[in-house]
Formats: sequence, C-alpha cells, structure tokens
Amino acid sequence: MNRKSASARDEWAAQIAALDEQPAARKEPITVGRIVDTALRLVETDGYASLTMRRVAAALDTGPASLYAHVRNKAELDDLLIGALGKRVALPAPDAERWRAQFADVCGQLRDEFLRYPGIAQAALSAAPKNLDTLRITEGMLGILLAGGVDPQAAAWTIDAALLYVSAYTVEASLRRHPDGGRDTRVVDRAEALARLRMLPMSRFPHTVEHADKIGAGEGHDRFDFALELLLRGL
Amino acid sequence: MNRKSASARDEWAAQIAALDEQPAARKEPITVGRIVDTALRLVETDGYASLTMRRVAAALDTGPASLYAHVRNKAELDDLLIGALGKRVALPAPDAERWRAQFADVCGQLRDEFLRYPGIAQAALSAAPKNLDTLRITEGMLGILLAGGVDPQAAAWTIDAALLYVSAYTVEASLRRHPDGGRDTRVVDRAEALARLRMLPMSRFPHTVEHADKIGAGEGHDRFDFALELLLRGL
DNA sequence: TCTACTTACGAACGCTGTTCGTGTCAACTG
DNA sequence: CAGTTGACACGAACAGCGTTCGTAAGTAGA
Repeated sequence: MNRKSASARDEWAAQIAALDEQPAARKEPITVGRIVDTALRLVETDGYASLTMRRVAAALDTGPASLYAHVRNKAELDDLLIGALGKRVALPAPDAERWRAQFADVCGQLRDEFLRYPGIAQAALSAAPKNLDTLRITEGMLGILLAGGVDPQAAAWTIDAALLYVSAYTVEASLRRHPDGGRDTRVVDRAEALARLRMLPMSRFPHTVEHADKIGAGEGHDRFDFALELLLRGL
Repeated sequence: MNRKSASARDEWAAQIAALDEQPAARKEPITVGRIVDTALRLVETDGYASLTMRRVAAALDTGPASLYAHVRNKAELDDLLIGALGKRVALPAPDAERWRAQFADVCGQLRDEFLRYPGIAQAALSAAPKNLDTLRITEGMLGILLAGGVDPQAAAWTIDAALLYVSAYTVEASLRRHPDGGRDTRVVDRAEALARLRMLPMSRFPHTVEHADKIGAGEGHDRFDFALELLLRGL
C-alpha cells in the first residue's frame, strides 16, 4: 500500500465519518468578532499574560495561521480588545452640577472593565490612543469637564493623566492578584507585607516604619478614589 | 580519523592558539553587577523589548545558561534593573518650605531615568514595590511630604499615585518614541495626529474636534508637570 | 461549467525563557 | 605538595511564542 492509496483511504474514511455529522454543521466561519470574543474569554480566565495567538486559535479549533487573515498582528488584536472594552463604558450626558462624580464614574467603569480582564491594561498602555473607541471615551470625558467649566487645555491634560493612572492602577492590581503566568511574583498578603515593612531598620527608614500601616492600607478602591479625587480637586 | 582523535586535535589546536593570548587575560568572571550593567546598556540602545537573556549573555561572550547562576529569573533581572535605576535618584533633605518642588523633583529624576532606558518602566510596573531601592525612594518621598505637613495616610497614597503615574507616563512615552522591537506601532508626528483628529465627524466628536489642538499639546514634559502639580495641589 | 478570488491552515522559521548534565577551574585540606 | 571538594560556566535541548509561506478548499461571478 503506497502513500497515495493510504491518503485516499483516509479521505474515504473521513467521508464516511462525516456522514453522521453532516447535518450537525459545517464549522462556523472565523470572524474578527469571534476572535475578539474568544480572546476576551481567555483573558478573563487565564490573564493577559497567557493570551497567545495559538491559544486563541486552539479555542477556535484551528491553527494560528488562520487568525492572520482577519487580524494583522497580535498588536492589532490587543487594540481590538481594548476597543471592545471601551465600547462598554456608558457615557453620561454632561451635568454641570455633578461633573466630578461623572468623571470619576467613567474612570471607575474603565477600571472595573480592566480589572475583570486581568493584565489587559498592559495592552491599553501600549495601544495607540487614536483608537476610535478610546476616542469616544475621551470625547465623553471632555464633554463632562468642559460642562464643569474646566479650561480646555487643563481638561485635555487631566483626561490624559486620568487614563494613564487608571491603566497603571489596574496593571498593578492585576499583577498583584494574578499569578502572571510564569513570572513567580509571589503574592504576599497584607499582614505579611506590613510585618516586612516593620522589619526595616529605623535608622534608615524612620517614616516607613512609623507609618507602615498606612502604606498598604485601603479597602477596595480607596487608593483609586483618593488619587482621582486629588486629580479633580486640583482643577 | 575517529571523533576522539578529532576532538583531541581541536584541543591541541586550541592550546597552540592560546599560547599568544595567555598573558592577554582569562575571561573576567560573570557577576550580578556585570549582568546588570550589560543589561542596562542594552536597554539604553535597543529598548526594553529587545532585552533578552540571550542578548545579555551574548554581550558577555557566553550562553544564556551562564546567567542563571547569578540571577534566578528574567523577572529578578528586571527587579535588579529598576533597583539600579532607583539607586541613582538623589533624595533631598526635606525642606518644609519647598516640599512640593522637592517631591516633583524626585518624580522628575525617576522619569528621566526611566526615559533614558526606553520601556524599562514596564518592568517597574511589574516589579514588586517591596524592592529595597524602591523603598528607599518612597521613604524619601514620605519624608518630604510629612515635612510639608501632609497627613500620613494621604502622603502614602499620594506617593503610590505619583509612582504609578510616573511609570505609566514613561511607558507610554517610550512606546510612542521607540519602534518597540517588533510591534508596528507607527509613530505619527503631532501634525499628522492633529489632522486626523480634525477629520472626525463633528456630530459625534464635537469637543474633540474643537479642541484638537489641545489634545496632543505640550512641549517637553508639560503634560507631566501638569499632572504632578494637580496631584500636589489637591493635598 | 470554468475561472478568479477569498478564506483556511499545516508546516516551518527564528526567536524566547529556562533546565539539565557535564566540564573546568580555584581553593581548601591532609 | 597531592587530592578532593565545591562553586562556577556553559553546550544542548525543550516547550512555547509570533509570524510567514505555499497550498488546499470552498464560493461567487462570467
């Protein structure tokens, strides 16, 4: 039995096997939307660090090469992901009385979205902010600040600072929580961290030792809220 | 000629070749310090994205395996790198009259150090802030803020926010400037970016279009200074 | 019915971090 | 001075990564 007849036989066997599955379905075609959805699901469960083209492809029952017909790059996929997250944040109609609260709320939405997909904020930092979905958010923020009577230049820079902060905050939070897929960032709980701070020599770290309890402090997003309020109060 | 005699001959040839180089030197031993220095030089010229164990090893005339006797991980190397940068920032003796300027100066030093080594701030975001060199900086910052009469809890959180912002700012700045080693982040100059903003439909992006010139604005570190001042003025 | 074109994908390339086992050299010990 | 021990160095390899190429398959138009 030579190669040719063997492969012909395989084909024949495949056809027979397909008899039962014929009505079940031909495989759903790959689309950008399906790729993005799959990638997001992967990030949600395993973290951004383990988001690879191969994993996405495998989740779609195919090989990595198939993705490149729909997505130029992994970088482009990253852009699409943060775009998809951006689409989800709801922009309130600017209310001059509540502009600070509204601004903080938008930032909070973004934060929660980023935290839900651990590590994805790393992509947000790399992604060009000229993404249309990102621009939609900055437009909304701009509207809120301008309605609040903030100077346009100050508003633009504040938005920039706030977005940078949100990304950094969520990246750090994700890294602290998530095993990070390979890197052995040991998660040290707060009590342990505090104990270590107290072990520092008083001679060289007087303030750190004295206020060690303040350093890791904050339930939930106290730290986040504080930073944002600081930003807004300065306006 | 069998394998054994061949390799024996190679060895013999090597010995002969070594006759001339004998006085020249035996290879300098690998140390953590040399690894860190080499890595920093690499990052300075090629960016953090192309900092790999293999490249560092190659720059030291050896194979990658040799590094793992001195450094547990790439993650640990990253920690060492940001530690080395941290060591360089000079901490002023707290002066109650000038605490804002002093704080901003420390942040500026950190920023410049990070910018000099493009992309390395990514490692700073990942690095556990319990690094001793990082702690030295936060201690110094804490001293400055406390001398300024800032509430300890507010001080701790402000430092956290400022460090996060510095990292995010420098990561973004590096990505925008540096080709990024692989990712095709096209660098669009400001005029081009502005033109694109103006192309947006007025109906959906009224504020963005109107204040497009404000969005990418700022010479040098205007944006940076603004954000930091905002943070400090809120205290 | 034949052709042109888009989509799918197996195989491969060059790169990454990391480990294992071996080799080599320096210094301490008897 | 000879012998042993321990730290250091490193070649080779593994699994995994993003990406490309050439080819196969299926669809739409002539």
